[in-house]
Amino acid sequence: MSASYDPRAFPPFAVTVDIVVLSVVDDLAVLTVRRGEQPFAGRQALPGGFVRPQESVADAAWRELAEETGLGPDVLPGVHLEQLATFGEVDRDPRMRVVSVAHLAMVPQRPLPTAGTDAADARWTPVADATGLAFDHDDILQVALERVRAKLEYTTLATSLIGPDFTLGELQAVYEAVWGCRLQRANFRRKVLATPGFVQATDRSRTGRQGGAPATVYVAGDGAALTPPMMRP
Amino acid sequence: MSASYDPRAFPPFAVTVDIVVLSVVDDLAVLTVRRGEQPFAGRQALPGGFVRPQESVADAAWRELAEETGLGPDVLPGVHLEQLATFGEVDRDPRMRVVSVAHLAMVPQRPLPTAGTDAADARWTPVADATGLAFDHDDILQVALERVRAKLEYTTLATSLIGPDFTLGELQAVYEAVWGCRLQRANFRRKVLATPGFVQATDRSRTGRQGGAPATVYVAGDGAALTPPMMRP
DNA sequence: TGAATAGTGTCTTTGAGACAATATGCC
DNA sequence: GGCATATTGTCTCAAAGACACTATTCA
Repeated sequence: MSASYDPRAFPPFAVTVDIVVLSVVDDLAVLTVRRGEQPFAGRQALPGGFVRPQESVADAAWRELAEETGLGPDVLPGVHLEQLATFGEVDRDPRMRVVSVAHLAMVPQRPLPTAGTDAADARWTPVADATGLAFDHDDILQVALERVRAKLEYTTLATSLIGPDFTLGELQAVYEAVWGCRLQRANFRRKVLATPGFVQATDRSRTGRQGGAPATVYVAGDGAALTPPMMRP
Repeated sequence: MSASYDPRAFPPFAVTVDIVVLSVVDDLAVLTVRRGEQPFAGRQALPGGFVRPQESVADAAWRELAEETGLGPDVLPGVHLEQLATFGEVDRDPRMRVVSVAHLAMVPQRPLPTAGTDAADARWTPVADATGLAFDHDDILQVALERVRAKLEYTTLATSLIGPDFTLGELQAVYEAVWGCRLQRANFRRKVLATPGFVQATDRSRTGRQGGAPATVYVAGDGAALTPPMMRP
């Protein structure tokens, strides 16, 4: 630490949180909001906001997630939210010095934008189309995508992108949407079912959109790790 | 983003970088500095300091690393430095609101503390003894240790903890020091040598401290990934 | 000579990749 | 019936785990 510690000696940094909220229905999609003011007015941006003086960075991320997604307190506790990385380039915001702590959230469904709330101008953008975002949010999104792709390899977090219940075919579709490649059914099933705590079978079955045999319905298990990992092809 | 963006509307956050500098000679050790002032005067702490207004967070980490380790510009470019996580609890510093971006550095040797510089009161502490650090630095260290243990599984970064050249026995000792367990020699050799770009053999050999056959000397290769990973037992 | 280390070989087991075969549903 | 999906089985191959054996150096 420096010898001087007078708060006034240090010009103010603003600290913000930005959140990459991901979900899968058909494609992998990210929640974006339309900016109404300069700079980058009219452009899409990641949801985020300032950390308040009496609020931890983690609390700020949860608050912004609740405000921007419109998710209620019933489903929020089951949402996965983790810190991603901090972006601290000097000129990343043209107005002042802003350091942003980026977060990654994985939600099990796509909540509908709710009129009259902050989420009113939020929308889901397929990640393939999410370019030209405001500030350095393109960079943040790329870091988030690499993180989630890697995490599906060694954790059971794919279950947090769908749900609350799902078939193994739907779970495989999540992997294929995130990784952008096809997987072999039989090997995927073998790996998932052999991993303790990944999924838990129910006594229900379900038939998909285009027919086919009814598939067993599963819910997420209580396991978190996937050892050995399931590697991307 | 909030509707108001007046810098004066936001109480000042201080932004710091703290660095977990790790190295291995016999044990895994972390560089700590003794605090001379309140709070936590006399306690050991991680090296760190304020991010300057015209300096990116990454630049601040490199500057602090250079100042605190005394490493010269000849070896610094070869040092591994990466962002670890950001610690933003409200009361982590009793004096004012400080958000710290923690970093992880892996240096190939233990540079000697240099009198007359910031590094004068720096010292290497075996990680097993590094408890009771100032602020939330115990937590930061634990996150760093888990990160480096995981990274040895799927990257070739172990070579950045020794060097510039080494035998396979010494490389194995790095893994054993970081993971805290013994590995089987034959299997370790097979994995390292089968991984493209992990190590590169030289035409030299070297004999260890307690005799034994002379071992081939290697240098780090140009590969970064280790696929499939080498799993901890 | 004995202890310690380096290097090589091999047997076994685990798990992933690829693919086939059968069953069950919707249209 | 035709198509799509689910479920199970099997063969093969790559890689890790465990362990044995030999060679070389220092004390």
